[in-house]
Amino acid sequence: MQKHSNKRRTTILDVAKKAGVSKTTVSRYLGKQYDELAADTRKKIEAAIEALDYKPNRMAAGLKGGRSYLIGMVVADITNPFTTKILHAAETLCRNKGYSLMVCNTNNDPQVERDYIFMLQSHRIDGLIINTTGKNNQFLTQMAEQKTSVVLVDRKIPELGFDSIGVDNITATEEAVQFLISKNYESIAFFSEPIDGVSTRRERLSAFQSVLAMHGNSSMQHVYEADFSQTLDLEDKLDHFLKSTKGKKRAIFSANGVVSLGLIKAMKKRGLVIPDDMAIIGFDDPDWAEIHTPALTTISQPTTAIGRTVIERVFKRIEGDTAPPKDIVLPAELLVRHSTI
Amino acid sequence: MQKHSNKRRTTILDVAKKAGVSKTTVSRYLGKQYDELAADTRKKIEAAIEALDYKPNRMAAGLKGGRSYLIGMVVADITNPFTTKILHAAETLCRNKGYSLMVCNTNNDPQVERDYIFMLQSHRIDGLIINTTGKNNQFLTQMAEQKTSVVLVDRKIPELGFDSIGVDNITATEEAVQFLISKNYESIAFFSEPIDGVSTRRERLSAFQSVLAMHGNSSMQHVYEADFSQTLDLEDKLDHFLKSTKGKKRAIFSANGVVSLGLIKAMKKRGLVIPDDMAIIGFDDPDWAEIHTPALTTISQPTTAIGRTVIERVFKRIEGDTAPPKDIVLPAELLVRHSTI
DNA sequence: TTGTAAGCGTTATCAG
DNA sequence: CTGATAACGCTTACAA
Repeated sequence: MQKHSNKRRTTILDVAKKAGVSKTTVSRYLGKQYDELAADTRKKIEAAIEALDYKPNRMAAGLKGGRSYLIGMVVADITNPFTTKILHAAETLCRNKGYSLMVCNTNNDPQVERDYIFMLQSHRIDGLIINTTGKNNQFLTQMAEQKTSVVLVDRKIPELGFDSIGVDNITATEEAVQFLISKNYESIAFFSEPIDGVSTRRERLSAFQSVLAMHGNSSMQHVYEADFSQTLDLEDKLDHFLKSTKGKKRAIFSANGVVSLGLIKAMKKRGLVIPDDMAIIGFDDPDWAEIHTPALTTISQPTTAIGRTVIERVFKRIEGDTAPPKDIVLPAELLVRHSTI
Repeated sequence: MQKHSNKRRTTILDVAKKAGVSKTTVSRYLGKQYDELAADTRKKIEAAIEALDYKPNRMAAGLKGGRSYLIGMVVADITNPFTTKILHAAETLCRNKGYSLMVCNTNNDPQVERDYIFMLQSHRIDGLIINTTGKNNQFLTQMAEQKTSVVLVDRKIPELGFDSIGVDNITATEEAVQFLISKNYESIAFFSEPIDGVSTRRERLSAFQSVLAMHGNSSMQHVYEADFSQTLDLEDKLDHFLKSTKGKKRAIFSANGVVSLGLIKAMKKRGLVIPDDMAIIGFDDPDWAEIHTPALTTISQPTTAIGRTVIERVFKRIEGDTAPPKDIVLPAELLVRHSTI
């Protein structure tokens, strides 16, 4: 049985009384304005806080002080290891700064994203880190106008004038596709979730296309956008690729880790052998890439660095930096393993 | 460049004026006490809110009303797919209820956990969902005394009197070990992170031991607690198992998905073939279990159900349910695949 | 059905 | 260095 005692929670006033000083003085202590406090008073306050087990009320502080110590983190898929690793890094730094993270998962649904934006606004978050669907630009702009610092992760939207952090998708994709070409693959497919204006996907696709345009004939190139909400769509598209490239040396460039997983499941189901029947190279480097048989050739994103950088940017903004928006581009790394020959 | 206009944010008073009613009336509208409102007034308020793009301030509401609409979720490893799936389910339900989730990752560090508990207390969270280290019981009790509803996930601590949600570790482990015995494995190892009082680990270990005690001779049973903070500890222990069971038909029972991953990496590094050189069966059913070669035999936990149930419990408590604590035990499922012969 | 007024627990302003 | 006192934006008796 949970007992909720109903004695009033102890407030700053209780502490003040116990320490024999005024609320104001205690508030100064809480605000770490130690230089304005006599060492002696400070000790008394410390003792009182300890004795009363006082926990300051952030809602009250926020109401008056205009700071919530809350950061919103809106992600598209919290189940994706890529997301999770960024989150992990971000979360640690937040804690060190005394901030808390409110995590929101949108499933790439613009309506859900919008609901979250409003909800976060109601909590008066100080900063917002968002992996956006790109369909709520207007609301993001509004947020920024109302004192929350917005930083984009992974996907960028230049018009918005926000800081953004991501990897160099163009270079990484070019490198991967060139690698495939150098291995004499004759038919190369690009598999992705629907591009739908998502910058990351668009960049990867266009790099894919431009490299192939330079090197091969157009029949070499196959682009598939699979709808993951329909169970069989990915498989159908894989079958299509299979049928239309009989006898060719085939490879797939997978636009992210989730797609890779789906693809591999489908291949396994069809008894396809990697890399003999079909090679695969994928963006993102999930834990299992290394233990898969054969080990997966991947493009690894510096997730920890992304997470750190993102948080650093938000805090810079929260602390008042008004420099022009930074578009931070980190390098991704091609890890050649054995799913490509 | 982020422009932060400094015009005062619009408040409930602005809405009241615009609608030609009082703050109170608007507040009633916000509190969805529609039956106390004339249809006409309600429309005027709606219009005013729309026109002014008013966003209620939860901090102010919370300060007065004693509800923060915040739920804290403290997990041990946000990078673990098991965690992430629960989180996903929990998060969705929270949104539907108008609550937000503050996610905190402890890395199983009691000090970090404590810091988070305090931080969450400062935000006056209405509910706490925690996968606890078990080393901060005193503080959890305090929280409950101060009107925060606490629910334990995965790991339980009966003395505390909180609701808890988890799977039937005993039965699931027994089933798995019996399965191994039925396949005539001669040496069976239990690999886990340090037991250290964590209920889940303790339950799995004791079920493992009791089944083997009934069936085999004591030399059949090997227990290893690996320290994952030391890179080579797991590998050393694997080598020890290997050396001490030469010529035997060997199997490993892995206590969770992270351990399984580490184990498989180590085996791969040593050129060990699963299941010929060594079988493996593991708690948790990560995405990659199915595509691994050979596909992994696992014990799958109903993560989505766990997430849903956890949230349901917290809300019940938040809404004032004072029934005795429920210890909810969900079934886990043995998925026999091919890492065991 | 609606309004008045008194807080909720802080911080900020201004004196001392 | 310290202390009154007025906000902050909302909810909730209590009235009307």
